[in-house]
Amino acid sequence: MAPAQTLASADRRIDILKSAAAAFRRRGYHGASVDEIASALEMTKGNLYYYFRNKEEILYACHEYSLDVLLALLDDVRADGSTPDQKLRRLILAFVHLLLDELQATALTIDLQALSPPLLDKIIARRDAFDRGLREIIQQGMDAGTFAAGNPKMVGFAVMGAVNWITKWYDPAGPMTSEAIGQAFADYLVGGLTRMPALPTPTAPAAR
Amino acid sequence: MAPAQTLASADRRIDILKSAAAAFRRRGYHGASVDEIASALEMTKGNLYYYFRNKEEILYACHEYSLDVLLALLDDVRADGSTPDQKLRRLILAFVHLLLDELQATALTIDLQALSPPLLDKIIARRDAFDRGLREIIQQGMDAGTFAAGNPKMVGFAVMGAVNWITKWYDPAGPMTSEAIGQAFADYLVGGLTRMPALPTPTAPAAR
DNA sequence: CGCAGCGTTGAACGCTTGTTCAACGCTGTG
DNA sequence: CACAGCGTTGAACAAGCGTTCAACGCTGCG
Repeated sequence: MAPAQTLASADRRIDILKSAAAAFRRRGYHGASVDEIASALEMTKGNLYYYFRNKEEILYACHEYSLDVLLALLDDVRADGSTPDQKLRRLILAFVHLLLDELQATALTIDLQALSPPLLDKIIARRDAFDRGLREIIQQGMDAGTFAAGNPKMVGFAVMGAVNWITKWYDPAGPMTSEAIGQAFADYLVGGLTRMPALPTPTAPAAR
Repeated sequence: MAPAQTLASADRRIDILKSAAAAFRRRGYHGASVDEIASALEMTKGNLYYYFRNKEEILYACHEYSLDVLLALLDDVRADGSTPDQKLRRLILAFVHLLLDELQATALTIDLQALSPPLLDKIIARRDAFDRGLREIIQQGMDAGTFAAGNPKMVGFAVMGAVNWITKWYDPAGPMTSEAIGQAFADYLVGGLTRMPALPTPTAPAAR
């Protein structure tokens, strides 16, 4: 009986979100047409309005879905008892993996500002929560001396930028797997690029 | 006599590009209307077509202009005789400055893919040239042992992502000046975040 | 079999937006 | 003063797109 059944309504909604996310990434919110989103699923555009009130709601649901996934990840990482650098590394690895393999390479990249204020505010609040969580980890690393001193807000923005930007150049058919990209980014963003020139270690390093 | 003269044609074109760049950044290429671009300059949209053949050409000119500026910067940095880490630092500082203070915070961020193939290819070729130049500097630093070994392509993408992403959160009225942002980014992206745990400096050159 | 309702269709509408174009004012020149 | 031409206007057009809606088929239930 189960196989005879067509896709359940909830699944269908997710299909639509995936198709929409891919279309929004390629063409932008305004550039992607409702018809384009529907055609990719071999349904008519009128049918989309059975599942969503309008195009804006689809965009909103895309962001909501991405944030569900990312905030769950953040909670996970926060809860594990490891050191800040391990947390940050794990966060970056998982973020890249989710972004490329689960979220159609479109998490926070698509035109937020296309949303009208009431919806926009809700998304921004959650995105800020993610940013704060990221900064907190960075701050802890700086406090512990594991990370070089600096402005955790700027570092957080830099990390988010580096990772989100992947969606602009990532090619699934390219030479780098999402796994390899994650490793390379974690190495650079956590481990640092410049080798400290025999830095006179500040007395008793808490690190290690 | 000179002041009586209205703006010369070439200046007017640049005004249009600035207005368009700002509009494209806020709403995206498809989201920004030609009328919106014109109104900001207190001209009618019909008038825009005296200066540009169509909307696409405006987008193209925006990218062309940004690339002119950035490639000139790259040449400059390449030519100075400093070490790779100094070059990278200078490149990031100047990039941030140009991006925020000169280019309406919209260099490579606006929908490239909205361009049709012939124009698109020309832009991509130049953008790739910039990427290659950046990677070359990074590679030199790795060869020299100044930078930790790694994949220069990935590091280059990470740097570009971090910097270009600034346009998504930058607020001219915010607490951080473009100068301060540049410094913070250069510190992190060049200097590295994690303190090397008393790494045994490999005495010898490139190796490893 | 008949009924109900979910999921779907496809045509139609109305609005927005990119683009065109004939006409106009202004300025400097002969 | 007449003329030429650059820069500008504003109305008009055509196409695309988001959205609506009445009608239809199918499936499972009574």
